[in-house]
Amino acid sequence: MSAPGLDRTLAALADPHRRRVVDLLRERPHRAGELAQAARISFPAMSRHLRTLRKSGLVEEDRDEFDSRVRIYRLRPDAMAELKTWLAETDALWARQLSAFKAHLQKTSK
Amino acid sequence: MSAPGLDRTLAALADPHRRRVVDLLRERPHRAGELAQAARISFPAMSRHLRTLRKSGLVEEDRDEFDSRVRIYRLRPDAMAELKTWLAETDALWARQLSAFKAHLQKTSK
DNA sequence: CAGATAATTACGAATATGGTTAACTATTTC
DNA sequence: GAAATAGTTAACCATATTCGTAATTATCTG
Repeated sequence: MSAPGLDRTLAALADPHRRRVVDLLRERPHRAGELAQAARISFPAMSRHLRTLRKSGLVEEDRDEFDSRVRIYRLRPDAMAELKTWLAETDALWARQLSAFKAHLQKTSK
Repeated sequence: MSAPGLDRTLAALADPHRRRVVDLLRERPHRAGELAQAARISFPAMSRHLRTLRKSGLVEEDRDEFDSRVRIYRLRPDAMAELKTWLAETDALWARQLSAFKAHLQKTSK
């Protein structure tokens, strides 16, 4: 009944540092070190955030083609598909509630 | 630069019990007690989850019109507006990255 | 091969989160 | 007014997150 993918996505996005990373990555891919400096946290802290983002499926890593010490992180295109679906469902159900409510008003006003 | 409203929305949705509550509330409003039983947790635990959901703006509370001991919780209609906006922004920026990449391919293939 | 560099993993400490039971408040019912 | 009911707040405990420093791995450069 619960959605593990959605849970992880939301848990990943709930942390302010990690959301900052996503905000940066949606502009363009970044190196791990750049992200640490931009977020003003230590390299190890960022490394761990990147791990949880990777495990949540929001982000993917690959190595720089010329210097394979540096790791490039990029946002995965379909990253938030599940979240968007869930939001759309919520909207749909909300619309249903609204029309039910209108029908109720019709009935009671008679 | 950070968005406190969005932070709280995401933090609220990140907990599985709270997301379960939202899933229930998008069907119809519920009493506090109903929610506790549906989620299989104690009343106090649910009460605190409802508090955080209220503070995040996702949910609102009012009293039953005939028995003001019971509290009715309902999903707020504009609850996730900010989140939807953020997702739309992300999509837009990703599309931009994609077209930039295509342009890059054009250039390098020449 | 001997640094230097990019990033990760290991570890211990601080803080936050979530759960339960017990006590409390407010309201309804008899 | 006394007992019952709905729900919240208080107090306490267990677990999970997150951080920074130090140690480690892998790669590049001279």
